[in-house]
Amino acid sequence: MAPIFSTRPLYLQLRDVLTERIATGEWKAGVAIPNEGDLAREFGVSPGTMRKALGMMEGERLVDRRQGRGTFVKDQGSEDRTIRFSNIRGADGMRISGAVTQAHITEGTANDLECARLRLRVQDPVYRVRRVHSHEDRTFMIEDASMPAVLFPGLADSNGHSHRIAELAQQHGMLLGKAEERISIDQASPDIAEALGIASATPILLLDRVIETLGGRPVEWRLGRCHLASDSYLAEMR
Amino acid sequence: MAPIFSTRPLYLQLRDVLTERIATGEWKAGVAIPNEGDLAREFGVSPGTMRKALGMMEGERLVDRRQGRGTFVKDQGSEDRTIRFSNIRGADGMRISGAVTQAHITEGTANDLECARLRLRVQDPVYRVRRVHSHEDRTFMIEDASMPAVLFPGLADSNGHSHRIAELAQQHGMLLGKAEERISIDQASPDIAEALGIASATPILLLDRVIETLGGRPVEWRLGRCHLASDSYLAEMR
DNA sequence: TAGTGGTCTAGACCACAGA
DNA sequence: CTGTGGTCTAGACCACTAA
Repeated sequence: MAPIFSTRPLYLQLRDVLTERIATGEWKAGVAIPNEGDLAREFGVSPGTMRKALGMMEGERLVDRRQGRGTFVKDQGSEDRTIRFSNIRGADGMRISGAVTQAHITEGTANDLECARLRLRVQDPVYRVRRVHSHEDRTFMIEDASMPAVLFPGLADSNGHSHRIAELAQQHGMLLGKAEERISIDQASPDIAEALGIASATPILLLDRVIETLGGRPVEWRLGRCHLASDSYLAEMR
Repeated sequence: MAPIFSTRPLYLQLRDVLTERIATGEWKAGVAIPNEGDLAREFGVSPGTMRKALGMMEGERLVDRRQGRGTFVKDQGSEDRTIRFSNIRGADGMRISGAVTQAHITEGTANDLECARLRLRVQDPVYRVRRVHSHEDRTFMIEDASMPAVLFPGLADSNGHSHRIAELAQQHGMLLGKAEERISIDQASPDIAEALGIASATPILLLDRVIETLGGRPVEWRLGRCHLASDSYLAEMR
């Protein structure tokens, strides 16, 4: 197909269109999408080009492809996806997310740190939520998270919203990309120490994490105060 | 080409052969390799298949490909590659490796932890080396590293060997793949504290890292004791 | 201008899953 | 058995680089 309207590679344009169908929910989680051939015909491209677009989406973990079965939309709100941005692992090496007891969501305006991490301007509205993570009856992390309010319209008003970023993103038609986490050592303040069941001033991990959309826009900034005990933090490098 | 001798995908077989040429030094670092068409003819495959193999090698960071220029072998021993497995960053966000003052290499037999991390059997021979990392006149990390002796024949005998794992691997015809690092909090022992210029029992990061070859064989296990100060540890998640 | 990798096409056949 | 994605082929043309 001649690049009449855009010189951008066809397979990238295709990926964007197909990704949009997932983000909007036109293609639902867990459901098979049309096969390569049909999609290629629909868009008037050759099968190989469509294949390249779908392969790229598999790399972005938007779809699963399996020989003989088909191409399936991944569930972005599932447990897997929630755990994806937690590097804390139990003694068995499995990722831990932990049950969360939620304090209510509050609304406010961005402070300096929120502006820097979420790339906002001063006074931009944000939602804030505290999450307490427990695993096997032990509280191991207290999180204070902030999200740009523009991305989550009406979040504080209504009930029934999840506090988990993966579900929130799904509900608001956003797809999560990568995250960065800065790790340092902190001392537990009295209230944090009490919540974690440790002595005040015990050294703990300070986990400063920013999650971005697939497009690179910051979605959530979170400060986690974590007492590992027998668990461990595991980073992979490639 | 009919899969007479092997049912393994052609492009994987091609990747392995081409990778071997880099590992052995037949194709030297920084030098351009033959173009797609010539390689395809040499192996009697179609250009598209050769392209897939080369694309895979680019993903494994073995080569750089640039339109209009060619395909170039990456230098596995370069500064870039050394820093690749360090997640410590300065205030400017750049990765820090730091100058290393080397204590000499010693030989020994694997202890329990070395057996577990390097997948060795008890009493298997290992080389050990302590590295002291400094950045801008500050010592920030003390490393104790262990390597399976079978992979680095004659390492303790001769001089002139590097202590950097990237260079050592290159000299011994190995290509490095991924690494995993477990992070926890430790207290500085008196000798570590003195080396790091901090008070004894100051909380520090304990960095327990295993580097593997591209094939998944453990190459180096390292225990780093790290005092961050204004630097930070940065983990990426995808 | 010549040579490179990047994109795109239009098929073929194979391996695999499920009815 | 049918339909799926996986592999492989054999070209075409384009964008970029460097001489």
